[in-house]
Amino acid sequence: MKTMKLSQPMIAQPKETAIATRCCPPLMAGRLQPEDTALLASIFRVLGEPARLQMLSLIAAQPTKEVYACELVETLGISQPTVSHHLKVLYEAGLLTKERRGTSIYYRILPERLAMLRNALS
Amino acid sequence: MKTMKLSQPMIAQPKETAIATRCCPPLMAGRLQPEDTALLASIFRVLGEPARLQMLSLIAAQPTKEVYACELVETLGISQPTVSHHLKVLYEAGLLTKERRGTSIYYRILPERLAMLRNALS
DNA sequence: TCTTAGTATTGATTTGTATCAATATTTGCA
DNA sequence: TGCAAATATTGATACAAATCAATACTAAGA
Repeated sequence: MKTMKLSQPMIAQPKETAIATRCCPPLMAGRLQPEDTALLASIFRVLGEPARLQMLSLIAAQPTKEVYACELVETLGISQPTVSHHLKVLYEAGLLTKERRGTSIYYRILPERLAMLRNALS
Repeated sequence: MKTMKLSQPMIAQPKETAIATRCCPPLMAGRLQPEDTALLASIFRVLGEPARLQMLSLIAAQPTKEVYACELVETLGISQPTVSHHLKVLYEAGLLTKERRGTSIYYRILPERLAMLRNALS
């Protein structure tokens, strides 16, 4: 089974978020096209990792709705390279945005992407 | 990272489907509990496989909303053992129900489980 | 330009899992 | 009971990915 390699983020930053939402017909609406299937599966696989779900919920739990990588290292007890890796995966799946401020990079959840997944599951 | 081993299906068949729906608070509502995280991740990981998404959409595309394994083997061009494996994974994740009729086993989608996932993504 | 904080990459290791051939199991029927 | 159809399991193999130590890169400030 081939894996989607995403060296480029799937969505442009920070403007075009529309594509993050309208993509893939609902799973239950009929038969999926191979392209849609591959895209959907690649995103679900990203969510299929406990550490990444923890990261998302931890971002959502922040009053500011954002974190920078160091916070995750401290809170989750995962090494810095691993956190960096997971953040990259989440970003390339279009689930996070990132923004540099000084030496820190702040990540936020892209709600449109979650909406797309909800739509796919309907 | 430990994997959830589910030798027993997560939900009783065929009556109790309530648990398939009400489980896990929304991802965005705050910080996930470790249990919820593991359960959610295990289900997303199941969906993170193109072949399995194809199966779900193919079931949904049937007028009867059900298939038996042989149909999937013919349609998807995957070997019978592999189809059997994926069906088992989907079943144990609570995404499918199964019902024996003669020598065939018919699989149907459990919509409550999808609803649970949509809720988790909100 | 040197140092430091924050982040990313590389390389190696380990674990997980998709896949199939071969075989076993289960069910219905003659 | 014997056979055939449908499904499940076993064992082996290949590949994807999670993890971390070590190292490199980037930006800000002295």
